[in-house]
Amino acid sequence: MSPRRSYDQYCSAARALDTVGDRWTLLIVRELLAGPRRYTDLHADLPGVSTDVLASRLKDMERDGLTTRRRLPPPGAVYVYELTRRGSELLPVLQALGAWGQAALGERRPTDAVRAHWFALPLLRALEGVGAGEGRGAGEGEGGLVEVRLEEGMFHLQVGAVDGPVHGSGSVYGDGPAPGVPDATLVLGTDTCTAISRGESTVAEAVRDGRVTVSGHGTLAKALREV
Amino acid sequence: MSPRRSYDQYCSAARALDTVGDRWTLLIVRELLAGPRRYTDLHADLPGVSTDVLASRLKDMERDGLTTRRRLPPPGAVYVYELTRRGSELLPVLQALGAWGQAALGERRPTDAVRAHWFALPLLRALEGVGAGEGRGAGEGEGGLVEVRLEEGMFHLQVGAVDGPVHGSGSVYGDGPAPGVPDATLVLGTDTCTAISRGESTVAEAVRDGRVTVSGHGTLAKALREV
DNA sequence: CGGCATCCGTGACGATACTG
DNA sequence: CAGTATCGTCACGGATGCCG
Repeated sequence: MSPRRSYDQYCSAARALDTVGDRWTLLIVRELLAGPRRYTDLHADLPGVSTDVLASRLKDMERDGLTTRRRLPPPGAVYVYELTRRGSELLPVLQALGAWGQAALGERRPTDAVRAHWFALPLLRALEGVGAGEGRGAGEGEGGLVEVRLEEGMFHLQVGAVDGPVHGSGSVYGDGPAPGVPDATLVLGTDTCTAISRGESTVAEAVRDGRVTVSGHGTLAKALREV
Repeated sequence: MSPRRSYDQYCSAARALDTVGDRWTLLIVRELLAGPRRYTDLHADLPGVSTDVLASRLKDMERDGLTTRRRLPPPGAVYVYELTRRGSELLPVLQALGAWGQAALGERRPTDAVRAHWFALPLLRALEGVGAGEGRGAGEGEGGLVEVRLEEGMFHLQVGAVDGPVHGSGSVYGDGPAPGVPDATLVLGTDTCTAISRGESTVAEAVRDGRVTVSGHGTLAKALREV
């Protein structure tokens, strides 16, 4: 039962909000865009959500076709939640929200939690803007697997996976090293990552300044070096 | 005060949800994208919202810089609410939500309310896809003022006003006839409008079938006739 | 009459404790 | 580890009243 209260409006935006308009739902999607996760991990990366609300949302989301619950093969037969394709198609919604909220991000408040993979969404947006600079029109830009290394940890992105997630589930980014040989590897500091997230700096600028070190042989790595 | 409960996460999407994640807020934005409106009109077009919640949201939104309250010049000196530029920049969020929710729109339920201008958002999306068919790359498509006539009433669209709203406030569509000579006029039935909103039919198809009649001399009108 | 403020019942939410 | 159970609080929806 999504919001037991539907807006009861014949409008696709209102229908979307009937499904994902509840508190925490879109943030759970943000977490699951990083790949399959366990209940406890979700609870740890969503500080403030109570256990019953998280359980309730996960049930609603499964019922609404956004997620599936799956038992990992033994050993360590635990349950993981992962997005369905339908669920991963919420990426543009989170991108639009992130783009709008970027202007209000400001400084980090002492009460604000941070996770390394929360930078994945803004970085993904920043990197998908790289190929769109010149001609090529509706062009794909340069896609590929990108590994990002921060002090706090690393994560990886699947650039250009807008509606064709690559590795199995609907994940377009994930914690930890890239599952394979990355087409590009980015090394940068938290402050630089923050500046890019806030839109104060572009990736190209940061590469030029040496605040981002690019390695790798993919077309995106080359494009980033050839500012 | 927006959701008195902030997510307290240093993430731009979470920040956006701190501001617009409350119940009804984004639907109020959808209404105000049609131009300045009075309290009573908002209440009439948002069936189900209680008076105090609507008043509270409007205060929060003004406080957060999404809307302004303005007194119309006499006679008829009433207060109207209108979007600030910041508020109108939520259009991409509503577009993304609408695009996603379109798959779940389905048939109209007996409990569903409908308003003619709720078709403006999906039609706007459909029309902005017209120019992107062929080359031209990041091209502007064909913009212009479009008047849409349904049985239930007419409304008008400002196609291509993504981040440059044209007439004064941040409205990108509005009730009633176009405020000026439209570059194109579309006449169509509710069922056709519904089919386009649900993504079952494109505008081009509907024009070809004769379910949409196009008049006007703008580039968009020509593009629609030259399927 | 339009534009809210007040009151009240219900349900959603957040924190903590507890269980298979 | 993965939730369920309990409980206090607050947000929401509906109705009604006030005030210009």
